[in-house]
Amino acid sequence: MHSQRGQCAKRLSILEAAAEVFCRQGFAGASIDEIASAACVSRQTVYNHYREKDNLFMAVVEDVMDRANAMLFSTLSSFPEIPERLEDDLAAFAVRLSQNCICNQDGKFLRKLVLSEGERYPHLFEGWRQHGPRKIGTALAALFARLSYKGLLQVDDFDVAARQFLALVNADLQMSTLFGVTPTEVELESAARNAVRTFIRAYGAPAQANAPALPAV
Amino acid sequence: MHSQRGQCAKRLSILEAAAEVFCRQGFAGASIDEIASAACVSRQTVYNHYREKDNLFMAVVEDVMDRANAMLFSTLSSFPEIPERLEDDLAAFAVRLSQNCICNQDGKFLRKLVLSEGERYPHLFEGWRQHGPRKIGTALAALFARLSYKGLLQVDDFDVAARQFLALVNADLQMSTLFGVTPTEVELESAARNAVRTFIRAYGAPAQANAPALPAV
DNA sequence: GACGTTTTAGACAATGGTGTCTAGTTTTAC
DNA sequence: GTAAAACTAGACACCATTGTCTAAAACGTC
Repeated sequence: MHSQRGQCAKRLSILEAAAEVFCRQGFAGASIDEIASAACVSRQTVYNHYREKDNLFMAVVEDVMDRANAMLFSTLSSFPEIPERLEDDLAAFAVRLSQNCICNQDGKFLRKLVLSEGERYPHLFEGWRQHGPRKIGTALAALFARLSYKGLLQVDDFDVAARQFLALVNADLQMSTLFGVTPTEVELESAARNAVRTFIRAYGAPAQANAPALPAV
Repeated sequence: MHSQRGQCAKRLSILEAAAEVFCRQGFAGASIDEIASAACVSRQTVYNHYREKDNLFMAVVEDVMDRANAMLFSTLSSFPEIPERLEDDLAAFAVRLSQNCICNQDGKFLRKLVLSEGERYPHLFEGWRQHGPRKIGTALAALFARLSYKGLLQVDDFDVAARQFLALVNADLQMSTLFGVTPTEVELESAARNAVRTFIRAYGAPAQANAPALPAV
């Protein structure tokens, strides 16, 4: 028998290879043989660890989601409690967000697989939605609420603003992210700058009275 | 032999059914048998019209692209030459755009198939990019240039503004479009209104001096 | 070094797909 | 009405894939 949780090297290697092959070929197009040989492992070993293809696929999705979730959490909590120069802070934050959560390998995997296999596995789609976009959305909304309360922004609907912020950041990256090309640092920064500039034009507080240094909430 | 261009009913029926099945199952997951029976046609007929599966797939993509392209053109040229109330005109335009070109069946098909099979058929992806997003982008940029010239907007970078406009319109619809659910009229209108409001806040001309009725350019 | 576990390579049946072929039927055109 | 074209249903060979099984090899641990 196999210790389900003892993440021996083979198990990880299989997960990794499976993610790559599933992402490139889709569920139906990926063959266990290809995954096994990409993982430098015999086919039988794959079947030993994950009873069947469906099972392996679910394990891969779960694994990628866990990683993406941890990354998302750490990125979201990286916004400074007391922003010094709002525009720069937001731009840097946008760069980190796209780099760590959108344009990375896991982000690509989830977008692609959820979209193409979501109809076949509805609960997969639902899980992704709850853990991915939903969580980003509420966290961003909370951030903008905080900034509005401090007088640094003038946002009326926090949820709409959150979605728009994400959409703006993605605006210049969509082509790259769709094709799977990871944009360069320069592209990321330019995209973030464009996005933040428009966002602040629309939602910036009119009086640029540099916040009267409220004590951290 | 078969008249390649004589679009007999069977041919169309096959194209239609194939689009549906390819979209639902992906290329690898779709079987000719399923397509044939969905089209109420024998398998042999499919092979008579389209020599092989690859060929059929290409024909479907081409067909959908042509339709989407025509629809895009007619929608883009529907923006009034002399806008009366910019915000309302832009909102109505955004609704038409999402309704006719993004949230419809063809839009869903293209997004899904290009994303999941784009890596296998690079020229497919390239073609879609040229005919879809690229074309929308340049057309919108031209529109914003025109509006800026008339003093109705204050846009510095037309291309960036075009991408941002599209991104904002999509912001509230992404979940629906990803899942394949066609949003209701109400949702479309609310999404358009949110998008246009933010867009005009960012790019609206400061002096709301109702354009001095320049002769149509 | 011996034992149990894990891994391997390969054979294997079962399944389901593609693409071809044939023989018979329907549709279309003249 | 008749002949050609298009279509159907089914059988078919061929191949790839899934998932099982076995016997041998590698590994780790005591």
